[in-house]
Amino acid sequence: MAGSKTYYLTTPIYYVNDVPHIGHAYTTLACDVLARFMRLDGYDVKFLTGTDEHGQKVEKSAQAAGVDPQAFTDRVSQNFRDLVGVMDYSNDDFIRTTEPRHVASVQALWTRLVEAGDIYLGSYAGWYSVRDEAFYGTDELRDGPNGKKIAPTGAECEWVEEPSYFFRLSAWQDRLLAFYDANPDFILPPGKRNEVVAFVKGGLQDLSVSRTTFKWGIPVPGDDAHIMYVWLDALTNYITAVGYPQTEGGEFAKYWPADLHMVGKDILRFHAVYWPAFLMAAGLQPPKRVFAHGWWTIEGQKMSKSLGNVIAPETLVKTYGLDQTRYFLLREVPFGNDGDFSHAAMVRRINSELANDYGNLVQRVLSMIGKNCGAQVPQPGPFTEADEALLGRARALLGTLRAEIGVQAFHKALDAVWAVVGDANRYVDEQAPWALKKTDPARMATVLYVLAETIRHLAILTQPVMPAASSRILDQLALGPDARGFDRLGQGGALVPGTALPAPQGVFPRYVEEPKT
RNA sequence: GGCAGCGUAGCUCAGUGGUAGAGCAGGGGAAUCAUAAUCCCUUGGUCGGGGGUUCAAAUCCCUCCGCUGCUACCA
Repeated sequence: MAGSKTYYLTTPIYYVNDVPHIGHAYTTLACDVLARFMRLDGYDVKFLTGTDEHGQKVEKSAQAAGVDPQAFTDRVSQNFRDLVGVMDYSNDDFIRTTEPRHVASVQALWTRLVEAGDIYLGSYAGWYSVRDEAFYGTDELRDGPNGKKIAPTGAECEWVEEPSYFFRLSAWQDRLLAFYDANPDFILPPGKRNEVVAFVKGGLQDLSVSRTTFKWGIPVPGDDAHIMYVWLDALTNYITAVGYPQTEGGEFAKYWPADLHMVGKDILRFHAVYWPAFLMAAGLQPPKRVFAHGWWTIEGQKMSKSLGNVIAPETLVKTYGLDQTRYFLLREVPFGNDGDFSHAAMVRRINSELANDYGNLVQRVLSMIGKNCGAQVPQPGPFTEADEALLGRARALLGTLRAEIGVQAFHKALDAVWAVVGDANRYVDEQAPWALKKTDPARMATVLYVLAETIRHLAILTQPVMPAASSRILDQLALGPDARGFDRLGQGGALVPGTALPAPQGVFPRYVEEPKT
């Protein structure tokens, strides 16, 4: 399988100055599910995440903490590495922008861009607010006393001019538009694509890509007075991780261009405009897709430190369980849209869909097999039309999921799986194996076999979203590690009658509210 | 302001010209294998307001109201 089909996907690198919250967890979760799905489907997957560790804010935070920036980032980036364990992410690499491999990569890319004539030295001038650490456009400012300009934030601005290197972004407008046109799925969802195209059509200015006002960053080759613009630094991580500047052979040849950059909607432009332009200028291929997902609100309110409603991923996992949390985040909201997290919705999903629909289906079937079939995979007789119908729907799921996961429609993929869960529950009621037990034990065995085989399909297919629970179900079907890939779906990997099965155990407990004190 | 999108059952949403749909919530019933889980039936909407095109509009056009996103160098 290795060497044939590859899939390279990335999360953004997270800014170490932030504390990990549900939003970070969500982005990486989506990638993790995709990565697991593709691996099970036989792809050679590389799944990358990491931390963005340069910039003025980090420099200041380190200063405030009284430590040097490197020691500071060593400490805070651990928060994000810990998140990997909390959420059971299966990333293959964790990159940090302070690593030597990345510094070398960024400087190589810079040099390449200079050689290509796309970077030149100019000067950046504008109205700067020292208090806000930001430049403002003339149209944003109002006149204050003594001819001062006042920013929207109320801060006084002064005219500042500093030398800066520029990237010739303006030269790439037409080529970017041609690229979007030739690759209609480069930006998803479609609404976001339209925004980006409109933005680029509106005209592009050259981009200031160096700074001289602080030091914590990667020095510009040959001009140590400048450090590189954080986005040029940060975006390059995606090629650093596959070995850039080594582009011949190795991981770069194997994995680039990336199949997917998953990003939050707030950083779409950097990935969908600047990044392809940088890459094309360097003679490299742009990624195949950038997907911009939405944001979460909490109980209907925007997440914010001042409201005190920021949810740490650990809290969710401790309160509801890891698989439950992973399921909820991908099931509750059409992927790409904004969504709301609420306790009530979470409990509804856990109890109705996981415990009652899926968990109880597994339990009722395995329990009947345990009691009535000698705790072995039952021996089926001839299949009826109803049997074939259910098996057919279970076997058709893979095709559906490939299509939905292929466009990052996680909610639709799960919806399709639960449609079969519903079919299976209806089938149990219609076939009533508990009645067949007395009238036609052979038919009962067939019905239970069909159900066990259906559950096998469901559990194999829910592995990417709920690895632990799915694994426990597969354990209960006595399926070993080599019997859990998508290549085993369908008749080829069918359960073997007579195989001994362990005693069934519940996999999805109901969420019971703590009694009020 | 400009551009784009949205407004459909209590809630979340699907439905782009031909007798209004799903899930959840609410009501009734069946069954009893199972985590009192499951299954069946059912209440419920002048499809944001108004106007127009059409034999026929949630679906096309105009307009009004409300909401959201984008409108570059803070990440």
